[in-house]
Amino acid sequence: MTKPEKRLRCEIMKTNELREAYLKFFESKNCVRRPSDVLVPQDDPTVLFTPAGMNQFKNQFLGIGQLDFTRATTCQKCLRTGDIGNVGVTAYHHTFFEMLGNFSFGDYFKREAIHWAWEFLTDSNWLGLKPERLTVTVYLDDEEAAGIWHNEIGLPLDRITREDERENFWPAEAPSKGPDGVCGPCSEIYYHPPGGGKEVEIWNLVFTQFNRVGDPPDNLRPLPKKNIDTGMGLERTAAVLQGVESNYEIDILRPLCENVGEILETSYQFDGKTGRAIRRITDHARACTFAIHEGVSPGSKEESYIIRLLLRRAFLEGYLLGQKQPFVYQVVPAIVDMMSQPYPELKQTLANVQDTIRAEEENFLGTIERGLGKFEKLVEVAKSSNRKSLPGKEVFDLHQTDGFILDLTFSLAADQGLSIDMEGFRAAETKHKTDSGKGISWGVMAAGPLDELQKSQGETKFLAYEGVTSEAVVVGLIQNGETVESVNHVDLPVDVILNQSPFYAESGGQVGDVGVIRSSRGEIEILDTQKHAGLIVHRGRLTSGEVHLNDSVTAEVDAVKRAGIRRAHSATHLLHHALHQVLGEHATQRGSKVEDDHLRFDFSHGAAVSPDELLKIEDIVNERISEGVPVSTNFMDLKDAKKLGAMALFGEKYPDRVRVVEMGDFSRELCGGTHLDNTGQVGLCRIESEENVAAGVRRIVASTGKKAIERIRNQEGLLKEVATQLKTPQFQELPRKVTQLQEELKTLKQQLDQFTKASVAGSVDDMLKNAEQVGDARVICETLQGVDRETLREYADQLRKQSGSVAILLGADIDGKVALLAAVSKDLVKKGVKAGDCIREAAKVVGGGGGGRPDLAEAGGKDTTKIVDALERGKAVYSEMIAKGAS
RNA sequence: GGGGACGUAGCUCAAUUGGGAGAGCACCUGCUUUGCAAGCAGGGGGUUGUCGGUUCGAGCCCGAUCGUCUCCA
Repeated sequence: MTKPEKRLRCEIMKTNELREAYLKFFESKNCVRRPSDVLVPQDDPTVLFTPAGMNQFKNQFLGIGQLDFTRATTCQKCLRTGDIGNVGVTAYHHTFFEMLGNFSFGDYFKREAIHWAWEFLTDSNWLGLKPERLTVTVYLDDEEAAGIWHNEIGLPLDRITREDERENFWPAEAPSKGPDGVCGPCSEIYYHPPGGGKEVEIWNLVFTQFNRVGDPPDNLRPLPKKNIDTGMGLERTAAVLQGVESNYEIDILRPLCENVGEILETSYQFDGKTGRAIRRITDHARACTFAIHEGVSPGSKEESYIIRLLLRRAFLEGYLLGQKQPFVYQVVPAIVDMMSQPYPELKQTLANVQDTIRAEEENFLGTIERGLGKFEKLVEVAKSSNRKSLPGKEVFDLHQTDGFILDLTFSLAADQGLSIDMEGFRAAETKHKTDSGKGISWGVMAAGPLDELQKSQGETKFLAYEGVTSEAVVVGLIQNGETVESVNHVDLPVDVILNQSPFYAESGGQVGDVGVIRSSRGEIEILDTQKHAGLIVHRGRLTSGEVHLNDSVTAEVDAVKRAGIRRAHSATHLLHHALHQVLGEHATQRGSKVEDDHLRFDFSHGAAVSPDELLKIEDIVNERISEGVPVSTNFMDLKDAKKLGAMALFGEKYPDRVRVVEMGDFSRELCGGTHLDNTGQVGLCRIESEENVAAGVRRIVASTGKKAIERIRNQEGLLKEVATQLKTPQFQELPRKVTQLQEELKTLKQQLDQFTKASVAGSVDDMLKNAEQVGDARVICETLQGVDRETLREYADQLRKQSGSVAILLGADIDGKVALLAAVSKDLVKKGVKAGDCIREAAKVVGGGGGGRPDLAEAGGKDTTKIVDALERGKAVYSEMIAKGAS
């Protein structure tokens, strides 16, 4: 048993020392020290970010999955945004924080959990906190916990408080409100600082001992194996040990606040005017650094959106303090420096994290600028109508369509001496929330039929590396979310679980296999394969006969598609290698999708990949293919693989034993996918496109093997078709031919235009001569042949130019429909002669409608035989209007 | 997953009720001038993202689709 050297009382424990001491202490209690889980859990659809230390052990708490150990201790990176409004305001709120935890899976229980917590907190070899500064809470009727605290620890009764299910149950209010599943009472430990400051909760011990089934009463059933889940806030406890009032004053956060202060050219004071803003920036920047390190870029979906929000809020705090340029990215080096002792890997992505943050800041500045125009219009309207506040509906509109965060609008409006109609804003917000759909509610920890199967049958034996077919036994059938004994309805979807399977379940970007499962009496077509807690789930539909539980079957993967997937997957590794060669080491994988001879690869890179670079990348990939180097796979310890320099993804969780895929001496990656034996089998790899997917992330789409060839053929086919149509059999002549045709077309259009004008000019004189004199004005009503609407306008223009006071109405038959156009010279318009009024009357005659401006109007109709009548009617209207205007 | 907005010249944007597709900047030519955003005159540049519908007529209205931005979960 190892203990840290006894510290002198006056020495203050550093945060890094606290983290280490905690893990060491629980190692001394035979807990296995596990690394922090990733911040963005891959296999947990119920959360966007890891919210607590126990998250990575959910399955163990449910009794699913094999265990190498029954006691564990961790320091877990966590991210929560529920209380984001309090960040920087209160002493203890963060979005990103670390949680120290110790866990028991059916091993030790309340007695040990309580005793050890007390020992760690008060023993002078560990934290050495004064016992009289600590109080605890327990759940109302948890006599067991209260007894241990009072009788065994010796805590006086007046320092043990009983709290209800809202405070001291996990999940909160679970007994009465649910959800169903694993739950239990908890006991919290509070520290009371000297000097009478507010007490702070530093440790929560959760005793998960029940399974909730339905509503009360009698809905809490004891679990056969009881668990312990405890969480101690690292930053809070460090603040206690360091005797400071706020988490933001501890040794790993205070320097960051000061750094932010320097960047904003103001000095950071805890109680200063800018203190709150700086703490927020510090917190959000820290959260974003970790998340982006793991590959989450700011975006508009899910966790990406949360990161965008955090980043924008951080930036906005600075913006409102007068910092109008990107600055949050400048905080990153100090953050990485502060956090690199426990998380040295942060250094490797520093540059990329900075680039990504900077890009997002610039992006947001653009958004602000765009919205500013709209905002100014709102201000103008409000001021001109003598209002003191901006309408809430409009402000919300600015928020939801232009990303103008309320704080920003608020501050800008205040500069103009305006407030915001908050009632209207809230109303619009509520409406938007209902419009965009109700939230999905999911159980925190409830086991489904798959989990039951996993418990009773264990994991599916995985045979995908060995081949594409195997004998197997049906151990589970699930239809409509329930286990069934057999399936016999052809075409209905069904999930099949086998004792062993050659099907590869979707993972690591590689799609699930498709194929068929056959028994002597039925057949199921498998359309997709997924993984669930060690089970391989074959998702398909019954195509014939029936299939029963315990049937012997042959599982057969579609070998042609599998071969295409192997080509695409090996090509993905070649592409990764080529990207490093051409763009640099920073161009690391951020995600991928590997399908049948088709692949999508996302990677870090700040700018668009130039066409030249793309060619180089494609060349390198195909060189490696033509070299035909062997591909080998080996299992080894994660530590050894990392020593060998195998490429791993940040934000990806790896088991202790990993599979390493090597190609020649140039590529070595941690990968569980199915690969070729030799790179030459890829055949051919063609890059199809390169695009931007998120800030700092580019995507390359490529095809391999048969699809690469298909694609080339298709494009060639298109070229041939175009060449035939253009009568230019030589492909290289095509661009010239197209240019030539375009110019010809342009010249012809211009010529036609000139001819039209000339011919119009020629007939205008005649039309003027035929004009009818009405008072001082002339009225011209004529039918034209073989003209279009454009030409009608040309006539009207020329007639108006060459005549003084004139009212014109022209009619023509265009494509079997009537087209009418009326025009009136300006002086007549002033006298009340309106083209629009005339044409509406005329249009009625030909069974149509129309309108326009007083000086020019257009109309149409259907009855071409009545054009002359329409013109007559128009002439009458004109005459009437002119007469009225003259009087 | 869902809601909202936008898409017009190389760029930034305008176009009243559905009625002639425009401005500024940039570009080209000519003249003037040769010192810090030069001036003047002239000119080129458009399938209004794409497809369909309504209408005599659609940049504008309706539907679909693609793309961009944005909000909610």
